[in-house]
Amino acid sequence: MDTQEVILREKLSDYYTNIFEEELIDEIVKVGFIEKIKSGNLMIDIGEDMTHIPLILNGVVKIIRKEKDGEELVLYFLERGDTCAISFVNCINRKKSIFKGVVENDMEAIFLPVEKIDDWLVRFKSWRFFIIDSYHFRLIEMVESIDSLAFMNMNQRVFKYLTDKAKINRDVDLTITHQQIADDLNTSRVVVTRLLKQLHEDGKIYSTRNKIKVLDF
DNA sequence: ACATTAAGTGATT
DNA sequence: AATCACTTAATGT
Repeated sequence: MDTQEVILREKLSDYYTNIFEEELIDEIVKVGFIEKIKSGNLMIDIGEDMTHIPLILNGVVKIIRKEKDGEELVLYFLERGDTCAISFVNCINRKKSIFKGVVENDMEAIFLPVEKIDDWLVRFKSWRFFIIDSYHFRLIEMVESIDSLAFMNMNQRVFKYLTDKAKINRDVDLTITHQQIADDLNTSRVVVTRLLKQLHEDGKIYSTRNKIKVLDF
C-alpha cells in the first residue's frame, strides 16, 4: 500500500470510517486526493465544470447563489461530513455548477472523481445512504433559506445569520465587518449597521469594530 | 501625522 | 428597507 493511501485512510478515520463500509473506504483511498484550500479562496464558481466532488474533512465552505449583475446571497454552509448536494445532480447529467462555493475557514477535503459516484451508488449501501441523507439535509437548509427570505424581516435574518455562523465556527466571537454581512444577505451596509445597533442595545450581541459576540442563543 | 477603512447618523424615498 | 451624503472612530504605515 502506498503512502498516499495510508494518509487518506488516516484522514478518513476520524469521521468517515464510522459511516462507510470498509470496501468503500478501500475504493476512496484509491481514487481520491486531498486538497487544502485557504480561507477566502474559491472552491467552485457558477458555470464551472465539476469533475470531482468533495468530502469535507474540516473547515467551512460558504455556498452562494449569484445573480447576473453580481448580486449575491449566501444559502448555507458546508462543514465536516458534508458534501456538495449539487454535485450529485451534476455527476448524473454532467452539468455545470449552479452555485458558487467560497472557503470560509481553511478547508481540507478529499476530492473524488464524479465517474465513481454512479458506480458506488449501486454497489455500496453506505454510500447510497450518505448521498440521500446529505441531499435531504441540503434540501432542508434550502427551505430554511427560502423561509428566511420570504417570512423574516431583515432584523431576524441578520440575527439568524450571526447565530448560524457562531454555530458553524463553534465560537460566539465572530470577526466580520458590517459590509461582509450586508454582502452575504444581499442588503446594504447602512441597514446592517442600524440593525446590529438594535441587536446590541437589546443585549443579543456585543459588537465593536470588526468583531461581534453573539450573546443570546 | 496622515491615509485608509469601518462604522454611525439624519434626511429622504 | 434602501440610498445618499456626510461625520466620526479605529487602524495601518
